Amino acid sequence: MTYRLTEGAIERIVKGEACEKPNLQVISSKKISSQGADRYRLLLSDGRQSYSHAMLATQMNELMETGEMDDLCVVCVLKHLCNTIQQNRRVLVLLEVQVIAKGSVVQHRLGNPQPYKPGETTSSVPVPEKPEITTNGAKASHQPLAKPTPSVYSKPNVTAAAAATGTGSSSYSIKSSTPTTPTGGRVHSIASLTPYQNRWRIRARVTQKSNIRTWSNSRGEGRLFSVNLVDESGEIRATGFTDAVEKFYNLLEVNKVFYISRATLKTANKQYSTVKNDYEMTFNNDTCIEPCEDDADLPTMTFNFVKINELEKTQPNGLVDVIGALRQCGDVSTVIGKQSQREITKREIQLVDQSGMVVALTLWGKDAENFDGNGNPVLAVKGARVSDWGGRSLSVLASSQLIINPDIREAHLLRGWYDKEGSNMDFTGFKSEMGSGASGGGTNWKFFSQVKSENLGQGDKADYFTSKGTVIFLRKENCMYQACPTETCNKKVIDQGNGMFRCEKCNREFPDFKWRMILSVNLADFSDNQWVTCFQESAETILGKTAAELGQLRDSNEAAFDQVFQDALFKSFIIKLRAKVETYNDESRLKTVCTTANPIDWQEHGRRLVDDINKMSVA
DNA sequence: CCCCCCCC
Repeated sequence: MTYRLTEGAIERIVKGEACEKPNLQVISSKKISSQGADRYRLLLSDGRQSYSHAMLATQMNELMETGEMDDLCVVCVLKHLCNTIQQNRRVLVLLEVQVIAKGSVVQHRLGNPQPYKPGETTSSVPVPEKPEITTNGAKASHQPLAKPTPSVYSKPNVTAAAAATGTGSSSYSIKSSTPTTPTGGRVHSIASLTPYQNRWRIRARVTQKSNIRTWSNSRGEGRLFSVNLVDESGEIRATGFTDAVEKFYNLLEVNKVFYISRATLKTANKQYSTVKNDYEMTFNNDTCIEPCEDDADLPTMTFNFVKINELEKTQPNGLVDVIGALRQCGDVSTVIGKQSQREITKREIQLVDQSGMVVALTLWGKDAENFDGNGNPVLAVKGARVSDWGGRSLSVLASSQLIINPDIREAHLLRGWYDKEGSNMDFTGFKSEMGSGASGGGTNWKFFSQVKSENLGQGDKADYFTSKGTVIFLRKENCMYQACPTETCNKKVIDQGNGMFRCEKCNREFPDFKWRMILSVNLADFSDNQWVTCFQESAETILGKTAAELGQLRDSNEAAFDQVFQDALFKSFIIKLRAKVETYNDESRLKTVCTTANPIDWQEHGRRLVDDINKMSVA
């Protein structure tokens, strides 16, 4: 059996000429992972020429994964597109293919294909390890102009429209025609943008603009900001880095409308935004942004609200848009940030909606201080962070948009509902799962065997649980250190040898220090044992001595110091633990930290055991 | 190229 390839197809496609359903051979493929998404780069042949700047659209990945498409297979390319990436490099994307013959059947390279060298770029651009199309984060899950219709978008100028007519959000289908602007250029809809388009221009309203932030990490440092852009077809998030901050930050005013062209498109990471678009825009050196005065027809704001009872289905740590009536407003309090060690103000409030459920929402900083809950306002939050604390709870981030009593349909409905019946209703809260920490009363008891069997600490978030443990081993080496005497700073100091101790964090020298403890303890119960790290207070409880006393003994009486550790052995405690996998130098290990250690109240412990036994008995 | 957003 012979297989016919469409000789010359590669050259025609790359030159942008028509080429209907060519037959090509996949000589080899390479899996490339980018941003968690797999893509396949292909070396294609038409029998005469081969081409390595080729990708399989991700919706076709299954063909590779099932082995349907294998090396040396012959495919008929039903749909393809070809894009210029950077200067002259053309990337061929196979959008739809049909396998004509599997490579395992074909078994050899057809013809004698020579690498195709486009005339314009003969100065052989080196083939990159990773084609640029993936550094764009390109994810060819859609053909250009064929994105699915978004389910619901707020009506253009939803504020006025909803209030005046009482009509609600309505579905918008994406216009495939592209209107022409007075200045002549075609205007594309936001929903039609993909990384595969070279030339486009949108007309969009800025609905949200971040502050300028700086970042610094191993990949570099710089400044950035982002905006949300909206037109009648949809929305997209755009980010400007360093140079683009200077160029565009002041220009892009919230609520104003702009023509934007020649920005980079890449796959959006949904984890960080509720903007309803598979792609995200990055302003680059080429990007052109011009103000547009005629803006009447563009929407002002879009939400994709999740009902409170649906929060359970959302991913913890993700972002959501929510709207609810204020049920309860807590007072402002302060907490010390674990990382920053800075004092932060917070306020916890409760939101309810027609679903009959209540959820806690935490406000921070100025949002917390300035919040006024009088009259039980309706609150809409775009981009609230979901936490699994207490089943589900929410947090307003700096990047979130909090709108009190927004003039939109959902808010008016909530207002009417709350005043009529919501204010007198009982609401259901989220049930904190038995495994995931607990705000809702009950202690989350675990045996040490369950740390492994239930993979505690293996998730994105730490697991909090309580155990009864008996000390079976203590590491007394390096269990204490000389720390900065400043109250809030516990950083290790450097002995200057002249009676002074230097704290790098405070950038100061002190004539004294305080003792701090980091004690590794192996605790056991009937089921297993567990190494845990105890800091100051819990270490002092377990050893029955203060850090200061112990530091004194360490330097004056080694035998007495050792005896403290001997005496602590085989004592039992009720300990609260926080388990989380942490990665150092590419090595992940479970870190289990004791947050509090308490001596056992044997009466209470006995009662609990009796309860547990009773629960085991079969009726 | 960010994506940290705090506490129980």
